[in-house]
Amino acid sequence: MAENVRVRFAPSPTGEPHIGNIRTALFNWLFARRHGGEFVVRVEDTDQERLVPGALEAVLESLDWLKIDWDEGPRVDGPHAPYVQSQRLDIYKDLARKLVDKGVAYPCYCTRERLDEMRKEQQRTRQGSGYDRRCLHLSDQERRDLEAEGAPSVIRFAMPTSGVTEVEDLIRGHVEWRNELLDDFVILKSDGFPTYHLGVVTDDHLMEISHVLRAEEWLPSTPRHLQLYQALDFEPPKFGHLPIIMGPDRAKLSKRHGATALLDYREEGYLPEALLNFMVLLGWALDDKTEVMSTDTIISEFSLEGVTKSSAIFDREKLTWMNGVYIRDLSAEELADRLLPFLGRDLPPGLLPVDRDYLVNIAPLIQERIKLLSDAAGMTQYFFEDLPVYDPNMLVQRGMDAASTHPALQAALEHLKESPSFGHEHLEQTLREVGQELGLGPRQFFGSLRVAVTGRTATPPLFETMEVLGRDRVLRRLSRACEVINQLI
RNA sequence: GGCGCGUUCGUCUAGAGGCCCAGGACACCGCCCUCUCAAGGCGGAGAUCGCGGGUUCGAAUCCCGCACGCGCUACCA
Repeated sequence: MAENVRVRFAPSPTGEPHIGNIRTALFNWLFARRHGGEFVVRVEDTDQERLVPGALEAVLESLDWLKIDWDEGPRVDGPHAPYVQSQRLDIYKDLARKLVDKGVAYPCYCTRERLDEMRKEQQRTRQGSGYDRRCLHLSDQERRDLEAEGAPSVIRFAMPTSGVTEVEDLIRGHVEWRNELLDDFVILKSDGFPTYHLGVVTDDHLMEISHVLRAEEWLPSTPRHLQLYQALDFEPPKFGHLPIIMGPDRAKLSKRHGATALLDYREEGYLPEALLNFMVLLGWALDDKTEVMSTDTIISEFSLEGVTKSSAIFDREKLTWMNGVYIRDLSAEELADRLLPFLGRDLPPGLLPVDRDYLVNIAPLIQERIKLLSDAAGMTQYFFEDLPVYDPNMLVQRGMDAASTHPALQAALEHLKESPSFGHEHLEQTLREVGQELGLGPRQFFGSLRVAVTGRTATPPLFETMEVLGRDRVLRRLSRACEVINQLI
């Protein structure tokens, strides 16, 4: 497989790209990079009615975010430009005409109404569906009349009515179809645009694509494509049909599954490298235990033999776990930089802007406590607030009351004022001693201090937190806590 | 309805005749660690390998049938 691998990702800009779409792009890209081949992006915008403005940008942005780069396609062009099908209309028309001349395709003037009727009738009588070839049998005279009337027409491909079409699928093995069961599909629409079938075959050939790796939903159309290749005298590429990704309801992933648009994951605080790692695991495994892998490792280990045949259900929980693993692997600086935009978005405006150096100190404290970058704001807010807000009763720990809490906080305050160092180790040593002198258990004493200093009952380790907050903030919060608890007595 | 593909713990998967009365991971439960929360460590529960027939000394792995699921069945991709 070493010679000339050329694969492509052919999105149609009809909506937000979701996990399933991009996963297909990912597999193609991995295959190309693994074999030192080329990865082409081609825009299949042949359905003028379903075009969604901005959809292509979203596709490219998704790829950018995941660092999936392409060698030819939009923005970079290449030897087979243009890479946008709507700019290649003449090519398809020309080929369609050639097929008509050759007698393997023909114009069809059937109206949508008639086609609908035909389908209804087929359903009623429970026949197999498909075009009934009415226009294949038109006489020259009838055809001329229709043309003279200006009747709109499409071009249909005349499928062979006998024999079988077979493919050795790279993932599924041998598959074959009886030609008589396949109908005469449209290759050129009445608006002059090709259908998907003509479009892919033409461009995959012209762009010298060696391997077509696409989702399994395309498997049923493969015999049509193969017949087209044959009629056109093109050598077909190799085919591999990837398993489909499904939602929790076991239906093909689509918009109605909620947050499936790939870029939504960026907004929610997933790291692109984690998402990529997770996506490749939907339908591919390296071995019986390795799951967390760098992109480089994935590239060097990726192979079609490792691709699963059955469809996979997208499990968000595992993705989230994996995101946590990747977050924990970041350096403090990296984490802070990734966190910055999220804090800027999620923190109350009054607390902004966030000081990066301060954040670099905070980051390690929440690193093993967040699973999403978007968890950070809620978990760090008290670092930025002037004074934390909380219910005074929270200061009172089990087995204590307000009267015994006050002297404890007071003692801590006094000692911290004098403390020669504000390093966490020194703080811990000092405060443990203070707690003992007060006859309080660490749970009680530290619990109360935690609330006083952060306003929370669950936070990163107390002394590290104090160190990062700094003496000023800690002292102010403690004295405020003393006032507050005093009012409860 | 027709055609095609698929079927191993809830989920992602390992497994290509004996290593498997099935391994790993997420989630779940328990214990440990511990100033809280996490993270981490250890352990547990969880799959009669869709069902039924074969083939074989031996089958999750090969063959046949069935069931179920999914996909396709558009002048959508």
